[in-house]
Amino acid sequence: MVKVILPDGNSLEYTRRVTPLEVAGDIGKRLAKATLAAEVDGQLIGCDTVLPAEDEVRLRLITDRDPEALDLMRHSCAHIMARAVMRLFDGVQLAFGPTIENGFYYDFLSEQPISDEDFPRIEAEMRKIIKADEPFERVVLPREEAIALCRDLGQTLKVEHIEQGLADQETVSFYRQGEFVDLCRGPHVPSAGKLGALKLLSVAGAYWKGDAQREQLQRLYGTAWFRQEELDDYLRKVEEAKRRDHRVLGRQLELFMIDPKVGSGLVMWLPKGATVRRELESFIYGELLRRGYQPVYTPAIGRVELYETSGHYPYYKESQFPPIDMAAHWGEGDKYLLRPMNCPHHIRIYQSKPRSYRDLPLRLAELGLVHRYEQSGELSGMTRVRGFTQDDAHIFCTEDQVADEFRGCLEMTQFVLKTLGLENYRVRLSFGDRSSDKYVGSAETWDRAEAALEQVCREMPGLPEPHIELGEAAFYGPKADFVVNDCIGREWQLGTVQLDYNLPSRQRFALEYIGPDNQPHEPVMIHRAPFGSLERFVGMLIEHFAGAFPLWLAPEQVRVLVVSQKFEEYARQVERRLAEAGLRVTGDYRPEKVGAKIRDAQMELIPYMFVIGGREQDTGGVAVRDRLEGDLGTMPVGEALEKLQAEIAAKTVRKTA
RNA sequence: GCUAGCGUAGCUCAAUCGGCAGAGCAGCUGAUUUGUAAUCAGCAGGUUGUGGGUUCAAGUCCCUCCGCUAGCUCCA
Repeated sequence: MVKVILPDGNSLEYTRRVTPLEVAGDIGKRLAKATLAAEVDGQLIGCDTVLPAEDEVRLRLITDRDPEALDLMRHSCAHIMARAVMRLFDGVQLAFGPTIENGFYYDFLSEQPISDEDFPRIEAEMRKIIKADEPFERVVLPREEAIALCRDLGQTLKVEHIEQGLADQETVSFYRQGEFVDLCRGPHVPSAGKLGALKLLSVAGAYWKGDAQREQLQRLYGTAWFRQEELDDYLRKVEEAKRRDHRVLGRQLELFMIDPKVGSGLVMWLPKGATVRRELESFIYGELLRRGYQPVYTPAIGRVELYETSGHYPYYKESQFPPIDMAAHWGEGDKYLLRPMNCPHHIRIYQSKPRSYRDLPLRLAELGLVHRYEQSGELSGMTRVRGFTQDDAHIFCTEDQVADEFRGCLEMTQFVLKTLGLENYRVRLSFGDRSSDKYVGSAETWDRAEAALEQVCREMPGLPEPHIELGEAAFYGPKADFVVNDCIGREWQLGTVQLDYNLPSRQRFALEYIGPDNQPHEPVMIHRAPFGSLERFVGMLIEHFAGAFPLWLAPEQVRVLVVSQKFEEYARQVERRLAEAGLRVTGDYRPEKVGAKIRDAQMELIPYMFVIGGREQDTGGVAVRDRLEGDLGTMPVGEALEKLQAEIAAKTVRKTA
């Protein structure tokens, strides 16, 4: 006797062992049709898997309205895609085919290259399979038989996986779909006909088991949704992301450029982008001064010896520009490194004189230009570059001060993000793994620091609940990262606060301060950067605002334009008045139609247009046009000016289209 | 770095089987003097990323290098 208890409290009783599908059938035909899988004791199982032999079973039937269902269905899509590929290409070996956010992929080892030109016929084959609606059958085999089966099928990658990856399992499950058999934990939807609207998206390279030394596989990406509207929606969102691409907008709006002749990954800020940056810089300097930081300037290169002491050389040699060897060129002289980070310079400032506990915390800040030689395939617009500017600071403090300083860093980052309207973010605390020996510093120090960091985060008003990732810390100390969601939901890792027990240590720079006991002590160092890097941050901002910056950041804030050149003299007076008030203003006095001038200003995403014609000239006013709201009507110049100044002072962020 | 794809005017793109490199926008010149998202006309703009090869003939086919894109690997 088995009692099957449903989430709504109802139950059914059976004298035999049943499958979820049978249960669903007993409740109603429609439900049976909609049921894709089931959850028993928190575990997902397939529709045709018999329920466990227990007196009472809590069963939840899963239909396409449940969140788990999408994942399940996408995984089945991956199988169907693999089946289609096996039919169309010879000698294909299967690797893995998991689901991912928004879709699925499958990795293939194939002598024949698969390209996106093959997508139509793969999709057609998939449609054929879906139409045939054959069931997914679960087959469980003992290990040895499973290995033999994969060997027979010529699937040596799968053989390897069973032998190594699944070494501890006595039985291994397979799913059969017509002629297609694949090693898989499951579950799957009951049959191919249950798959929703899908589309293959791209083909890319990947490595077997993620190891660059192993076989290179071909990865086919696809997306799948239960309903066509959802697929269309998703594709629209992808298009939207493309429309906001900072590389495209950066060129259109003349914000920045990257010139292969100057070098890959080296960003040049054009006048308009430089204006955005300058505004951000002055904002950040204001905050630094308000919060007791002391800005410094240090050079972008340093002697190799400096980095030998810091441990950055030769440890990170592959990701650095190689040393400049003066001796090799001139017969004498030192070797210099383009600095990959600012800390050593700041440390030497700290060490330039004896420090007392009364000097601490010492907060040295700098917008420091650093260079790292990222792999060519990694470069991307402003977000992954070879030269970038960190809004960096290093805090030297006593252990007792760590919590307060850490709190101050979080507050500042929080404030900066809020000011820019980036309210949707999470905080990731990366802690050490005590069982590993890669970390410097004592376990007690780490315990204390991590407990303090966590407590500070939790006590911080307005800060989202941090989530802790063990073993993700840098070897030199735990850290907190801010992962920001932009307005279309993409994640960006930006600001970071990191504790450092390594550089101050005796093995490195041997930092000291004289304590109240008149004895030397080792300070703790905190690295922090609310933006991360100006390049990445502005790249993200471009996409977040789709190029339409808030007024205080806009490269051009007002465009004065005349209805006819007859009004040029008056308009130039207005323009001069705005410029003298500190606004970034330009005038459009071309003999074009108003519509054309408005269109141009609109395309350049200029926040305000002041239109001037006879009416305005006669009344001493301007017709204000808002980039988003359109015509706001005519008002006196003074009033319009005050309105804009208020918006700038408040750093208002308005919702963008 | 790896795999795949791509590289034509400042930008977006066209050029059939290998057969005279072309358009729109932007730019310049002229006309137009305009009331809230594109006035008209003309002109100019190119060693088809680089270097080599095949061919009577190469934007097109082959090789090299450079760069870009997607993904992988990486990100102190």
